[in-house]
Amino acid sequence: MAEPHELREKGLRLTPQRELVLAAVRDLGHATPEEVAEKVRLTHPGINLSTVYRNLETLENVGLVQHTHLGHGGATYHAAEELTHLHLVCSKCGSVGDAPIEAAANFVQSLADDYGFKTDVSHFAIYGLCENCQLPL
Amino acid sequence: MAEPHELREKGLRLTPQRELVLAAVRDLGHATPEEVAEKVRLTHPGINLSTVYRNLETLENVGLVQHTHLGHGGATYHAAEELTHLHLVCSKCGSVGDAPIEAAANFVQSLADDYGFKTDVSHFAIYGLCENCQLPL
DNA sequence: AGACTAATTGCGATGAATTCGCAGTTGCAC
DNA sequence: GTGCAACTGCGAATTCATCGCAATTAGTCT
Ligand SMILES: [Mn+2]
Ligand SMILES: [Mn+2]
Ligand SMILES: [Zn+2]
Ligand SMILES: [Zn+2]
Repeated sequence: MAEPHELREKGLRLTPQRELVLAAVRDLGHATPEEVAEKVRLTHPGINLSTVYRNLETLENVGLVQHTHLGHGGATYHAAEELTHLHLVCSKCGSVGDAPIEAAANFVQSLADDYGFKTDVSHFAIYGLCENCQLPL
Repeated sequence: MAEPHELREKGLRLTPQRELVLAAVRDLGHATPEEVAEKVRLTHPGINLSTVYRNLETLENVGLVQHTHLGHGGATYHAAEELTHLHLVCSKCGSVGDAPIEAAANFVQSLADDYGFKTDVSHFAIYGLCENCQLPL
């Protein structure tokens, strides 16, 4: 009675590529599909970029990973269990700071109360200037 | 002593294309570069898409327009003077609602106090579910 | 274990969005 | 009016993501 693998539990086939993509997302914290592919290639050099894209989508469909938008370009991926923070992205230096999601609790609540809008604060980054970049030069 | 045109005041050359791009952004409210080009072509059919891109960038550099990210894809442009609202984007139906920027004032203040982060709440949309899409089906 | 079937993969082609290089044109300072 | 740098049109190039398809493979059922 071996425990079923977490991917099997979600109804997904267990392929080395899929496991490696999930492991890479978990290891990397935030990662673009390119970065995930690079990481996976350390142990599985032949993996194709489209396989990475397809697995990220599949893993997102079953709730194991999620994407966010940290910058002007493409998405970055997180392990779902780790997506419990806000991203504070600096428009000048590009740094990505974290803040607990509770920092937005009142804001989220007031959007719900006043506009009936149920906010997902993690999907887009919070954009602005980090502390360093506000300093006079 | 004619008043200098607003574009000249910013140190920009006054070309028909540039004026039309700015006018289109102002007329359209939110617009993608494609949409701006379409609008401009109503009166200036020959305008090239790369000219639109270049002018949007130039106009943004002098502060007359600004871009925001409303969805997973590319940017949309606003006249700068009009960018005084939040965008509430529904992940399900795609609707874009507005909310006054003051709705985020407390949130912005607390990010400044607690993290030294100076937030630009309009650059990314606020993502979530609109009132309609929360209704049970 | 062996066979079957549908899901998954690799790969190259394709598509969409944006940027670039350059030759020709044009705004504007003189 | 002249001259020059800024700007434009145009086609090519980039970048990022998706697609089609034939070959492979995971999981199921004898
Ligand atoms: Mn942006
Ligand atoms: Mn998204
Ligand atoms: Zn910074
Ligand atoms: Zn909706």
